[in-house]
Amino acid sequence: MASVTPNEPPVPKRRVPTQLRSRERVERILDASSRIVVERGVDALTTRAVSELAKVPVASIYQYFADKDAILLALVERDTEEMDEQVRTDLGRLELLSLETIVATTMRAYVSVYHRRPSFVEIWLRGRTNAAVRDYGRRHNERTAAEVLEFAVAAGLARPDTPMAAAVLAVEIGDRVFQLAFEKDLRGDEFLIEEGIALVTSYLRRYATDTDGIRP
Amino acid sequence: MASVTPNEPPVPKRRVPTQLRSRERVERILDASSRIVVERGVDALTTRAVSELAKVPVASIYQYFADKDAILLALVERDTEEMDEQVRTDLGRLELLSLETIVATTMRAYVSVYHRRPSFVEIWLRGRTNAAVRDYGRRHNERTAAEVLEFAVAAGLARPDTPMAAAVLAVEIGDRVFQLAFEKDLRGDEFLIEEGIALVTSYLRRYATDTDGIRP
Amino acid sequence: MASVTPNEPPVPKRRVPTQLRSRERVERILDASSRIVVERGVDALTTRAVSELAKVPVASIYQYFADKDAILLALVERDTEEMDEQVRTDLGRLELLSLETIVATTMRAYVSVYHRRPSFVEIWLRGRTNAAVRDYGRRHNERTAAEVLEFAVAAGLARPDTPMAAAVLAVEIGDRVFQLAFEKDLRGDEFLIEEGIALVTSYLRRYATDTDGIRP
Amino acid sequence: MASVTPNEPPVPKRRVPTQLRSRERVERILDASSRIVVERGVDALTTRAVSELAKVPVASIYQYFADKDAILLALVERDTEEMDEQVRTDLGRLELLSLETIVATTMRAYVSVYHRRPSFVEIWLRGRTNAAVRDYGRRHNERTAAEVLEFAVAAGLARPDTPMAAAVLAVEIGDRVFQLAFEKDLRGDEFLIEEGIALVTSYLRRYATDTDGIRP
DNA sequence: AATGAATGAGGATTCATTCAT
DNA sequence: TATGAATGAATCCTCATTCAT
Repeated sequence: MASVTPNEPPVPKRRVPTQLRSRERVERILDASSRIVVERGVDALTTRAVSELAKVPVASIYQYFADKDAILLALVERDTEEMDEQVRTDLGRLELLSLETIVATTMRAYVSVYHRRPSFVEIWLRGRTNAAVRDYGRRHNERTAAEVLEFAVAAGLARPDTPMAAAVLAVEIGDRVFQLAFEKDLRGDEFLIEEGIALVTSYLRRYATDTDGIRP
Repeated sequence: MASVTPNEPPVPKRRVPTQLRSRERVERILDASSRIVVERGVDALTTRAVSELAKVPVASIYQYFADKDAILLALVERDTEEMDEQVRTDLGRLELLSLETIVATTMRAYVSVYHRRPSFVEIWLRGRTNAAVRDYGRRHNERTAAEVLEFAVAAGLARPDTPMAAAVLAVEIGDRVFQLAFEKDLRGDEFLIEEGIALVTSYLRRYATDTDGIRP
Repeated sequence: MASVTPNEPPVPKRRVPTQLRSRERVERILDASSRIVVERGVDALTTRAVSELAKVPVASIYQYFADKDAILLALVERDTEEMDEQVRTDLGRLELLSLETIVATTMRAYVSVYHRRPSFVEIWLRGRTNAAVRDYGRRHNERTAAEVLEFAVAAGLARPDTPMAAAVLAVEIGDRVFQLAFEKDLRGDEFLIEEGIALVTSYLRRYATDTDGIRP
Repeated sequence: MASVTPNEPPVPKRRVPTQLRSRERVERILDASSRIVVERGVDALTTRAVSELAKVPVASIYQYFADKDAILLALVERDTEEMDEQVRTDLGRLELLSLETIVATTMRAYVSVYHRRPSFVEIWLRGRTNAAVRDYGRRHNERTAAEVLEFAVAAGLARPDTPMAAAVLAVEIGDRVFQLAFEKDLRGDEFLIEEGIALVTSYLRRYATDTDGIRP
């Protein structure tokens, strides 16, 4: 419906190439969302809150994201990719492949990303409140489990008949260790992390081969 | 749904001693809440929903509970007590005390309560969405850890210098095993539960004495 | 969620018996809705608009009405009852029952209510935009058709085998005559009303008996 | 649905003479609108929906149509012309001109167009929701009435002093007959259509001359 | 103690339209 | 001419909580 009182022409703003602005705004939205989640929790992530902090009209958010969940998901995806990348890199650099080094390296890679990305700690470890995020998390854990298992089997460290569920359990347990270690402290409790590594390692020993360790 | 036709004056109800009514109503509220949580999830636990199912006016709920979180908390406490009781009973019946039997008995005691109390599964394992519940959960896990550790040390099975944090970690890990095992299946995934018991046991071996097992 | 800054205690208002206030507010809501519909059309009937005009918070509207459609429906029901009552009364007063007098009396009864209730003109004749209202309208027309037909058959004026659809058609046609007659003019175009009466009468002659007219 | 991943630069499209594209696109917009209205009702006719179905950017719609109402209007006009054409053709073919044949032929011409153009049924008969359409409808009915009356007077079938309003009433009544006949059934209720023809004819007899029928 | 009634605050999402390019 | 992007204004409705009685 046309309004009788026409909108005032908006104060002209500095022109910026559209393509760029768009990308920049998506970033702004994600950053704002990230901050909100870290500072006030997942439930505080409302369209309005994002809009205010990102200084982007609520309606505009819907230009970039299908709905609210999509924001959270994008946030998680962004961090998750970095996470996976870190794990891959760190594993690739290993000079001695063994159950111990693989578990330790993987888990420490996670820790380093958690340090870099506090929002990830909040969303991933503290606030897996949102169904979309939770599902994504589960799936990601499953994917990770599958990849690491394959890697370990290929390296002759894990028995080929290791049940998938065991690998998933290991990953999930690692996840919970992190949840606990980062519960109170954004830096992560060192003792718990160490224990967690030991814990996961000792569990996985059940599915290990006799191979002690190999040089890639 | 609000009605257009003004409400009829309420049919006078049989008087019941207040004290009794009160207790009964609290139970009704908790039962209703429990059903809602199980059937529709924690988010569906609205005062209105409780009011309708429990047939207690919304405003009256506030006679018994300070706020909505308090309901959830009460729910958890109710189930939690049962849980602790079960653990105590089952541990008390043990004929051979050893690391293995303590861990297995404790974890199976949990499983049996989860079977009896599906609402507990929902709240505790699936929907730890609510800050109050989450905090309560943490504290309960800490309490449980302390108790079991004390028990194990007294029995000469755990080293006296076992760090509290290790015990808590063990409990938390068990918790996550259950989260995973009950994720899809209200009966709990048997394989995961078995693995979980092994996992916790193998971890705790680090803090075990040389004692193999004792008869209480 | 509890707010940190508690609401200021509202300025105390003149106490009014609750029961009364409630009824009064429902009336206020209906009156406001009526005005909105008359002055700005059915589409302008938004919860916000009603709230503002009735000086009742939006949320409170939902105490009395299940949803927006319910308001419109209540409006229609209110007027509709009056309409039916008028028709019954006027038909009851007839001294000579004949096809002509029945049709003319019924239609004039409608006109008199339209005069009294301009909102009805708007909703009923102009804005049958809303699905709920439209359906209600259809059903009401069917009911009216059935009643009048039964009446006419009982009086020996209409043939017993008159198809229901013919009666409904007659009523609907009358309805459209009114739509047209009141289109521009809230008083109704006299010529069109007269013609409409003739039109309906001449159509119904097809189903008339030979009886000329009877005294009740 | 907005995508998180930035839009790919668009694949360059084959150039087409502007004039042609323009006409073609207007058609596409109208066809899409037509389908939307038929399948989902007038309310579902949003710029976005049209844009998606017509594969024309939302903003571009505004190149061809001043606003949303204009689309609906154009739709109606398009169908309306076909309608008028059909009436003219069918009347022109009449071998015996009489009140009966004129009314019947005209109304049946309408029916045949309704059969061909279901969108017309939806917009015209069911969804006269939109003010613009409603007004257009009224005006068209008036024009039609004038034309048919002139035709009938010229043929010596209608009295020269027949009031315009009577002719309009007849057309409007016919319109309502169709509304009713097509309410539930896209094919139209045969009984109602027959009755409607009889109804309109019997009404117009009031303004007929003594001439029985003539051969053009 | 009990409760019907009241409500402020906020929720997500959609829409028609207008720019800047 | 064409359009991606932007947005102000609205939409309906729900919720937890508080009061006046």
